[in-house]
Amino acid sequence: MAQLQKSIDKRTALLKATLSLVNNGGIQSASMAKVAKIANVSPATIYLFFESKQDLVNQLYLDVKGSFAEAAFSQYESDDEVKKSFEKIWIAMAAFKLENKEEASFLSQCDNTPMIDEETRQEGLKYLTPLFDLWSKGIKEGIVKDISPYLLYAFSIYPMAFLMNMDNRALCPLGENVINEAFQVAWDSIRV
Amino acid sequence: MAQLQKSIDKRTALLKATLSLVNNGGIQSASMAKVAKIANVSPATIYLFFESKQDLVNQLYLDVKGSFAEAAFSQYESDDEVKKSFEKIWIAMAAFKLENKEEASFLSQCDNTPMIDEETRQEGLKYLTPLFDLWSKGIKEGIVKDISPYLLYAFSIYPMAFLMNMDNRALCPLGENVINEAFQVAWDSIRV
DNA sequence: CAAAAAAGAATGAACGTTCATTTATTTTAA
DNA sequence: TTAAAATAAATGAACGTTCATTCTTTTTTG
Repeated sequence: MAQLQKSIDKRTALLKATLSLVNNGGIQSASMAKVAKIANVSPATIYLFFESKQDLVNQLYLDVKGSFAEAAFSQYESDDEVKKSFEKIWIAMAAFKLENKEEASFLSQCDNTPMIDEETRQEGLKYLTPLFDLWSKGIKEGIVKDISPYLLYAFSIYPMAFLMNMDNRALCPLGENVINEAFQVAWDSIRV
Repeated sequence: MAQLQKSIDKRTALLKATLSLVNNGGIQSASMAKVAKIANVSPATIYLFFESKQDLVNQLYLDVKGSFAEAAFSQYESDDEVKKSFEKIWIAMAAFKLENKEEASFLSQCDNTPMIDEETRQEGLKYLTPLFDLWSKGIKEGIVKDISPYLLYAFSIYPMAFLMNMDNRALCPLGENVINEAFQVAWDSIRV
């Protein structure tokens, strides 16, 4: 039982080490040797938990995407209006990204590089189903533009990645007011 | 003279080889040996043109960003209305990305990974000055939202990267109608 | 024929991964 | 309950490759 916990801790430490290394120098700087050293473990031990470096990165992706989605939809209540629901989700996503900068930056690296398997990527997309359903509902009600969900995502959610990037580089600090402005822009882009 | 041309050709071949490799497997799969082989050149020859791999990637970034900007602003005429100018630029950007998929995908990898020097990144940003100036003008005229240019960029330009990514993966093919829908969304997001 | 350009071979370092052992824990037997 | 046996967990060293870069030699050119 304590043994199981120790295993979980070790896996967590390995994922955390990988996250940090990828963020600070890209996938190329996250070598198995460095990951092991940071997690205080032998390189060989990594292979007790992950079958390859690719598997390690894939699992990290699903892990992070999972906790992102959990945060995003934690406040979701199905009897809210569509706009209110969207606002709750959007703000929760922004909050997660601001509070978990490493996770956020890792996810945007994953979205734009070949570092994640296409299969794993698809798996990660499923986490966002509630949002797609909400948009469907909004379209039926005539308050969301009747266009592809990819367009809706591209213009209302994806921009967060850019803003977080600018925030990290201190080029556009994201205070509460900017976040609210940004939400307004997001909503204006998809509302009919 | 023919000598100079041969040098230029070789440099171009090296940049092109790097572009292709980075796109097909990320920066980690663009080794100097592979780049040399594809460009039909010895590894050592690369160092006659670029002082390091980092320099090679930086120069490629500026090169590609430069031709992107050139395409983006080629139709720009300063006596158009703000909305018309924005539309011309937006459509030209989209066209460039659709016609030069490798270049487009490379640029979005660069924007979200630490593979480019911060200094070089800043340099690349300068290419977009005409767009920032246009937004300034639009804000003064009261037809563009009076918010940070980073927000304007995030919601009206940055989404293209996502759409191109979806197009490349055949998840959301970008025909002319989708492009026009997308422009409408972009404009709705930033117009007052 | 001299000088510049390019080539290929060679460099040590670092890569992902595996291996033979050692260390720690659990089970068995007395 | 304890000592021995068996199993599981974890290790550091080492594998063959590949890395970015440099060095020496050959080829090309004016």
